[in-house]
Amino acid sequence: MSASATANPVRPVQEDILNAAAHCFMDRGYSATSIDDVARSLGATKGRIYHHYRSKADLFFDVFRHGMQMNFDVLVPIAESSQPTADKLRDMAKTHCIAMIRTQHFQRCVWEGVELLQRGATTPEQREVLIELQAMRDNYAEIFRTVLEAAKSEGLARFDSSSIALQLMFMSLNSPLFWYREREGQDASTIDNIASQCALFALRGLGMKEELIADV
Amino acid sequence: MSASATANPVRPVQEDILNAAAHCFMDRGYSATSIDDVARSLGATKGRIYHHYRSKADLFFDVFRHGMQMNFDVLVPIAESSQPTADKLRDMAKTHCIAMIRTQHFQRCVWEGVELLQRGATTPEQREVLIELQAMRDNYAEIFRTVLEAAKSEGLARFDSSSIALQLMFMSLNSPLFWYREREGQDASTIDNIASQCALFALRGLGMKEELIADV
DNA sequence: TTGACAACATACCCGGTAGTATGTACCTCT
DNA sequence: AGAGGTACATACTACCGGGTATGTTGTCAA
Repeated sequence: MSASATANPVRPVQEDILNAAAHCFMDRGYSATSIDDVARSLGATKGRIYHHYRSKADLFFDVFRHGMQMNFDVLVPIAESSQPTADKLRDMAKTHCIAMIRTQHFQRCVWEGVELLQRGATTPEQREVLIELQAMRDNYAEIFRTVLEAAKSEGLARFDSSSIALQLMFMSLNSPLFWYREREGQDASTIDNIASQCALFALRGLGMKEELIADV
Repeated sequence: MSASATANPVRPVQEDILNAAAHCFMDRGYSATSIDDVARSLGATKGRIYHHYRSKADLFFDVFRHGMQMNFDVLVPIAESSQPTADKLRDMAKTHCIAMIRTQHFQRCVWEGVELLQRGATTPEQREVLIELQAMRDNYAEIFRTVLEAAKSEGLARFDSSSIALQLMFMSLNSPLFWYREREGQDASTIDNIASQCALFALRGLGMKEELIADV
């Protein structure tokens, strides 16, 4: 109440813009998407977007941040739980994969954002934002790396380079981003089934024994 | 000799353009890459490129085709060999992965090309080209699918959906496209080592038994 | 040597897009 | 009720980039 005026209606508007932007960016890619595209999919005009975001890049970065935040929200509780390592890793893998499917449009932006980071950035102002986003993504991967190396030291998994193992695991769990499409008859169990196959593949790939991943 | 005039010097020029284009498209993505970018990296101007290609899309398509052709060239001999299924699949997986690393810039274009196909295409003329390229890519995947299903029916591999298994395998083997970078002290053995780890991960993920993939 | 053509470079056009400047309706607080 | 601010829409500018039209140079064949 005593906070900034009109604090209540602001958030849903931002959410709408973020959702529309995420969909457009997923459909056409960052540089092929125009602000007018996003506005049109909102039934609005540029003014609406530029009232809330200073630039196309800022909008994209916020989609990135939003997507990553959603990942943290579902993963951290599992990572901080006191399960055995094998159970924890299994749980994290499948949960991550389900999140990829459920928030596909945001996660595709995260993916493309990582590529944009590797390429040349834009203004120095945005550099700082990029560094922050990069750190966010790194921290997320670090959660998995910790559990991965715990699993390895406990003899639960077998791999050579943990960096490569981490990349391979993410590629497997993220793979629905690139071939999954929403259809009509798809309910929660359909998504669950896909995530199970991906997680099973990833955990097998990491060299985990069958009895540890049987019911993923 | 009696073929089209100046058949000899034409090819190197095209190769140069394709190489430069592949590098630019990898570095900045298709739509963020301008023809001037490609020309500049050649030390030339637009005229040179538009003399050989009618449009930016045509150039990109040719990079795609070139990349796929290189894949066929190395894979088909293995696929047509009379090895046992396990050996053949192992060999194909690693060979494919090495090809991804060696011709990374072309393969990144193939990857982005697949995404462009899924999105809206451009002119109807280019539609036909796209269909041809799509078929090329599908045929390539089909080679793997055949061996994959043979492996499954022989009890060498375990997976549910063969389509998903195929996707997951490709994601693993293609993963160096997104994190591998050329450095100084990298020789053939370095690449071979990376490809081994990726192939091992993929074959494990497909549920192959350890004794079949020990020396990948 | 000269015409024809290949292989470019140069100069230009024009549509699309990021970003801005301005107008306007509505809402809130005093 | 009126002043100020929010939340947009409208109208405009500036520039970039795809594509084209035209000029220039070398080469080869007759």
